[in-house]
Amino acid sequence: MAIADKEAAKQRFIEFLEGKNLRMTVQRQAIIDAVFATEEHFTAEQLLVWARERDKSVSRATVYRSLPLLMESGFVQELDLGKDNKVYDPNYAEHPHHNHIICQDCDKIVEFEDEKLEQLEEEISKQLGFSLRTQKLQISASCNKLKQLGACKNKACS
Amino acid sequence: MAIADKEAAKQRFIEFLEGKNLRMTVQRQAIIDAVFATEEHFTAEQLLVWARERDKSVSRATVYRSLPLLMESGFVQELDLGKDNKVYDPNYAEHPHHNHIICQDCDKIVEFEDEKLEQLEEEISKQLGFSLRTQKLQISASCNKLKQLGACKNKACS
DNA sequence: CTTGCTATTGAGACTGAGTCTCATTATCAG
DNA sequence: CTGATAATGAGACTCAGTCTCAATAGCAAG
Repeated sequence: MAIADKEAAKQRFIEFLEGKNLRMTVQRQAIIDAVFATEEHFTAEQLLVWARERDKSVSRATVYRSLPLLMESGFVQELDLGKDNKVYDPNYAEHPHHNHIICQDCDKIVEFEDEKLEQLEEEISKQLGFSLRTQKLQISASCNKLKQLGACKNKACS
Repeated sequence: MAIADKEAAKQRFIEFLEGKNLRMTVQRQAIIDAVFATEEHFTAEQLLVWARERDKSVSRATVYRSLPLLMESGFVQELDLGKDNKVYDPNYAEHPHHNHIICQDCDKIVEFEDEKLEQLEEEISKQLGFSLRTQKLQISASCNKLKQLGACKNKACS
């Protein structure tokens, strides 16, 4: 993401806060800067480390308090990998909804989009009386290909 | 599930154990009986309660040790609801792979199967170098319809 | 029925992500 | 500057899930 975009995104986040009578603080600055600086998935704990690199005063509690705000404002999406802890996906409200295939053996995550799939999801949801809120679909699979390449780091793949 | 089926399923589980040089014990009996007696999703903690009703000697550790076995043998499937803790779905290896739509507001879960969807999943997975191991797909949505009916128990739905 | 091998167990200590509390501090409008 | 209140850090706390370890149970072979 270009710097100009980051500034614009940050501005949008500030407006989001203002809309809720919330304040921009140095800690929140550090946290969103950290989020905007990565393209990769991260855990809350990882975000704490990154944010602290920018401002040592950021506490664990503040990170956990900020994540719901970031999700609500669309800058971050929560992923359920079926593993121990939650993983977050920075998506800047730009690069919008992408789905994930997750290797159950080695945690490898591949993102994808598929037009037909989205249509189908929409159709099924409507049929069942739901409305798709967050476009998030996750397929659990095994990365046979990686296994063949010897690229899978998990013992179950060897 | 009819009683005869339960017996057959239990027999299959015993064979599964034997194949791995594992033993059938009274505790494991109590646990699988509890699993076979429900059609609903349950948590590990709930399963502990149910199993203890059948045999007071069942401990939390044994329940947690048995769940991987039940999953591996296909009698139970793990669901990732993005909520606090894991939920399990009894599926007896009979009523095989069904997908889930989960309401993010009220935890309502609706199961469904869809031929086209499965084909598409398979296709996408293959294209990306994965092979679908466990056919499990979960769509996060909001149960607008339930909301309209006033059937949604969550405050966010009212 | 013994013996010995090994799988299994329960109790409870432990871990680690996430939450909560509360006294202190920062922000901002006036 | 001042008052109202949002926000914070530290650390206690919760709670699902894991691990350890000494005791026990299942089973096969004598």
